[in-house]
Amino acid sequence: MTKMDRMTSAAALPLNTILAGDCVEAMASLPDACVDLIFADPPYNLQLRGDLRRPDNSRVDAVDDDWDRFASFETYDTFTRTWLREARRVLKPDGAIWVIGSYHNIYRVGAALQDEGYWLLNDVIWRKSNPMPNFRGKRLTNAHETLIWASRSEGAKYTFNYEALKALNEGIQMRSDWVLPICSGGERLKNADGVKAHPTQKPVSLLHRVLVGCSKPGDVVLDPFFGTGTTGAVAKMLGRDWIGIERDAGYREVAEARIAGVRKFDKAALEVSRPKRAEPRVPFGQLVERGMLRPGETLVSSTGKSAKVRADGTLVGLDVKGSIHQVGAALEGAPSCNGWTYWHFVKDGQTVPIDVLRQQIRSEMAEHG
Amino acid sequence: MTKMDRMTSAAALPLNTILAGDCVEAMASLPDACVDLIFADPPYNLQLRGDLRRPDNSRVDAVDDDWDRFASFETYDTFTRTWLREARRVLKPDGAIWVIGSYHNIYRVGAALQDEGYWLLNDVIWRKSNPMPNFRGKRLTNAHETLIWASRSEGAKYTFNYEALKALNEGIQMRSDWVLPICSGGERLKNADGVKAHPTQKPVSLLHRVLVGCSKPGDVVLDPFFGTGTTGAVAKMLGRDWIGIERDAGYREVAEARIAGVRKFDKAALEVSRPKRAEPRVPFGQLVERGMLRPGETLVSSTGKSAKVRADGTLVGLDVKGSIHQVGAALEGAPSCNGWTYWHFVKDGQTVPIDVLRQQIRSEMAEHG
DNA sequence: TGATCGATTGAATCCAATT
DNA sequence: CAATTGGATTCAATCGATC
Repeated sequence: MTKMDRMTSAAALPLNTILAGDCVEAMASLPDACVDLIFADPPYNLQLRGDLRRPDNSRVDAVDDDWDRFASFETYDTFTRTWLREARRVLKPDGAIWVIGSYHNIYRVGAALQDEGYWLLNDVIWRKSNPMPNFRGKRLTNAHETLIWASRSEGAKYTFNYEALKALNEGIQMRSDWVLPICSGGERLKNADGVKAHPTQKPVSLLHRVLVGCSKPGDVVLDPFFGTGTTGAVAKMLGRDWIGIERDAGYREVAEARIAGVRKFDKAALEVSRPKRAEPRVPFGQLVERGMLRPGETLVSSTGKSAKVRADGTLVGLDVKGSIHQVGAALEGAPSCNGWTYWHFVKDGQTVPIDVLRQQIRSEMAEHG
Repeated sequence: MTKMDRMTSAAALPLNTILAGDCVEAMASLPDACVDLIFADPPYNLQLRGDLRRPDNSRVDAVDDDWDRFASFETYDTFTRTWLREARRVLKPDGAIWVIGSYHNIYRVGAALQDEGYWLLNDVIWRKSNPMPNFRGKRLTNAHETLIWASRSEGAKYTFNYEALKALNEGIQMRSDWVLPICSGGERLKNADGVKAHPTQKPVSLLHRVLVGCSKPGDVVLDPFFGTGTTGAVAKMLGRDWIGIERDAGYREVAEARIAGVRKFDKAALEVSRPKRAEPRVPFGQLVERGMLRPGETLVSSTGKSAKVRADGTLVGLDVKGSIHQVGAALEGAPSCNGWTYWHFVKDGQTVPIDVLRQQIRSEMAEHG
């Protein structure tokens, strides 16, 4: 492709605009091989049943929008394969795609990507620092979402800015798990009535990392499920061109206004992408899981008390069960107790505070990022 | 099922042994619905990559390429669906399965699980604290693996020891991302020549968390890809029965020796924190019958509501009569209410939750057997 | 002005025993 | 079987009001 060709075809593209309508039809209006990167946040097909309430009886505002309802897995698969095929057509040969999802849909999406000829490069885990808990205690807290990064084809020369991501990660190679907060506070777009404008707005920090790592200034970034336009906003900040597709007029309106207010290379917005580092909390249970202490092993205190370790990381002493802190406090008749310094294990005839084991884990974590 | 039946069928099971051979054939020798939990670490099908690899310099016929690709994934899918179907047959109706994989195969596995009728409960990220770096700097450090937890069917009453996992995590609800080190050091099994015995040995800590959280002492745990037997070793420690299937004689030998050297934790250590639901139900009427509360006495809530106790153990408030729960819910305009924590009685000028009285009765019941 | 407390909220496949 | 009833269940962050 000559330079002249590229300019001509670029001029024909609806750059930095939001196309109205269904994503497959809108993509069909684009020429072959015109896009460098696609970021897609398709419906998750959550299949929610009744309502859910928090322990305080307040109701959880569920994602029950029409756009997230599919009749069956088969229907969802057809939808997925159709838009993935069209997306692949508009991708340049060395282009790549990111798709985000949860366990409800991501396995359908991942298999479809492979079947359609994409080549998986990594999957990335967005570990939410502040997820919604599991209110009924029936499952694990759903604390992450999954992103799949794939090139158009095997052997494609996809863009990967290794050094930039390493720099973003304080000089350490970027890993496949990203700890980022959910979109809330001032970043969360709200309608005039104060209600959130979109039920599933993605954080700027997430898109920032994707676009810094996998696109270049001047690249064309397509988002076929544009919503309130986080992809467009970040693309503009970073000096990339973007094309959005969104069928809901309300979302389009919010996105237009939002992006109009974005300035290129807004320093304040870039700051969002740096996660805070705090002293990691180490649950006592990890010492048991890792075999540093055995269930049934006896811990002792310097005051002569003792208790036994259980498989779930609780202790059982004389008439008391609970955490290392609770049992220590109970045995001493104290209101509180720091179990880490109170309890000791016996090694080679010597008593050693269990805090030593916690320090071991912490230094491992520090070494390995 | 009578006790005799259960003993007979249990006696017929090859408990705590490793079956030699292909996992589908070996599972076929087991009866229907005989297993409580399955942990599976299937092959990642690395030959799939080789099949798909094409020279980059010359154009490969597109149709030929697509057909070849389809055939390769189809082979893996057939393998996956076959063993998942057989696994589902041997699972008890309320049984569950865990499968671990990487991005190469987990999307095939997850879609197959859904298609075969399993019901996804969570996906879990094993976040490796010490992964192998990406030496060439061409992708992100692949720092995690994915586990899928699914029940045999939608609506199954799967085992989930919520309190035990919460205890393992020092009192905070367990999340879907687990930070654990890879299997190395003394835990890593080695042959006589010092070479690692198995390329992908899973850490004890990972299986510990799965089995503590999703099985009970005495449960039967099946691992159809047993390898060097981490599942069996942890099952034995935790007082669960296990069945392994492995076709490689060398791995079987290593696993046998390893498990023989494992000690079961003592019984007290295996008990985990019990859920409140498991405690005996106490009708509110008993508090009245026993004279702990008198008919006509007034109960109050922290929100300022009040109601009077009646002789039959119901309450009467402003325009409402019924159980402690019903009256509480009605007065608050809430869909439900836990009357035990909502209502308080007044003693010496202090308000005390009526749940204290229930606890008195429960501890009496425990004392007297 | 800073600290503290309470209310609110987020992609959620979220109950179990008894009648 | 369905219908009813008992009663168990939450973490991090933001925002605003109060001290």
